[in-house]
Amino acid sequence: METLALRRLSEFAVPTAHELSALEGAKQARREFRRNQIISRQGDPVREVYFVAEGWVGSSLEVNSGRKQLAKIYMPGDLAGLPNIATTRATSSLVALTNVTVDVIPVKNLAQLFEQASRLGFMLFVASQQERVLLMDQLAVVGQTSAIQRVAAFLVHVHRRLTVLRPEAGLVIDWPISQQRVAEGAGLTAIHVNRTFRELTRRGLIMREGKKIRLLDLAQLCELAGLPDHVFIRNPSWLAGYCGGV
Amino acid sequence: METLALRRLSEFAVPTAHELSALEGAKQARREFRRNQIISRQGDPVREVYFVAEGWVGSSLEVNSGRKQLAKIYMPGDLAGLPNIATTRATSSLVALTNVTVDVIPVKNLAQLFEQASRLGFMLFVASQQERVLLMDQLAVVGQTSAIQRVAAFLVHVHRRLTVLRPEAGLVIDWPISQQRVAEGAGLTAIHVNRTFRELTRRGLIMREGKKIRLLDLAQLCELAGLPDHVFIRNPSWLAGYCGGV
DNA sequence: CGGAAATTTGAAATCGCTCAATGATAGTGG
DNA sequence: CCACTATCATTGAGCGATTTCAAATTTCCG
Repeated sequence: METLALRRLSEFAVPTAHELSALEGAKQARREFRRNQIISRQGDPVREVYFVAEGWVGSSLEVNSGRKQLAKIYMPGDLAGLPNIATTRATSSLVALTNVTVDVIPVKNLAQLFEQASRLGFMLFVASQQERVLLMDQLAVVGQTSAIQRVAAFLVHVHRRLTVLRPEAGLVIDWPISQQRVAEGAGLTAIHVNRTFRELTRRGLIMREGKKIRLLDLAQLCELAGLPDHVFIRNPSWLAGYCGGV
Repeated sequence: METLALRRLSEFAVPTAHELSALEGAKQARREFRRNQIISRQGDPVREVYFVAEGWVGSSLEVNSGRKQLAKIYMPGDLAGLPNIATTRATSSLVALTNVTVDVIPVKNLAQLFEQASRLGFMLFVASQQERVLLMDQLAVVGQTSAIQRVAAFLVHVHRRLTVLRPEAGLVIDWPISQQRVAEGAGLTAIHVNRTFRELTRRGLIMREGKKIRLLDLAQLCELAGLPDHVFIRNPSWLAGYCGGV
């Protein structure tokens, strides 16, 4: 669904035709990955980033104890692997959480993108600040809350992201994420995630239906998660005044 | 020490005179804060970011349980509060960890900065990716490691940051951070941080000397922390080809 | 249908938290 | 200069949330 990706892209400000074509021009090749395949590996030299066209991509860091932290779920329209460009070797691995399609963007095209469409560059800059906000939120959840709050926050977060892509999605989430991966995201063990899911079910907050999860009481889940529901800026006045690239 | 700030700024690529003056032009006013004063508050509308000229600034998120997460320590040369520009209301508070001096940069000047010195804009973009890397590291530490590893990681992190500012700093760190704040950063309680400091001391890894901490065995601390020592890019080839703003 | 991956369950151990109190240090005002 | 106060550091005892280990069961995929 190319349309999903576009919907995400326009979240902050609608890109112009010129900006879209600059983005298209930066793409080098389309690549497909099967669920659980590694797209790029922690420690490898960084040459490219990936525009997610379809599917979910996870960003995962391994610490020397061998345990992994899932730091981010990239969805259609996201630019995956951007943080890696800051270091000589990739700080995180990218893994396909579902079957995915990505467009490869070489790092050097990225710099050109900033020249050719500098307003788009500034939009990417702001989007990166958005990502920092989400990371800080996740850090606060993992660092300061209980297991049940962390799992609730994980569910609420994914639901909110999906709602941006498909406002009509509703309360039933297609859930391709194993409990092991939820554990990696929430800083828990898979076993405890399992017990926590059951507790959420027992409390009547969620219902699991095969590979879907139904959120039975979103308000209470949000309350439990304690995540502020940020209002990301849209068409800010200081961007309107920005005259580059159009 | 204005020089400290400049050293941090030049870490990634040396700014031109034009870029420096554009940055100066973006600054609106200088402000001073005493230790523990709030510079800007979570939930308030966002109008400005802060260039740290001197001292340490903490970025802190409060979750609804009332507990706080210290997400970042800004040091001289850092742009504090940048993530807040992505949302209508500040997602985190900025607090003076020491007495600090900051230069206020209104958000709208920031967009102008991208126009006037677009190479500098791209440098800020890459610096933001660096911040994402550091945040993901912290998340991995908090999510996946034990208390002693987290505190070791905190120490190693601060030491590395200081070494960028003053390569000659050595192994004795001026330590203005209370154990309560370390706890907020590491996702622990202050009491447990205290016990963990004592354990690190017992193992001969650190020594506390009043308001300083001496790292007795940096290699073993790093090993314990398990944090990869990233090599951040310097003067990347794809920036050299970047022709904007000079 | 077979085998691997994911989920579920139980029992025991442990790491870090809570509660409660004491001691040290630094800043403030008289 | 000293008393006063607030903040920060330290210590002990007991508890509880989460982990670990071990194993059974279910689901998924070829």
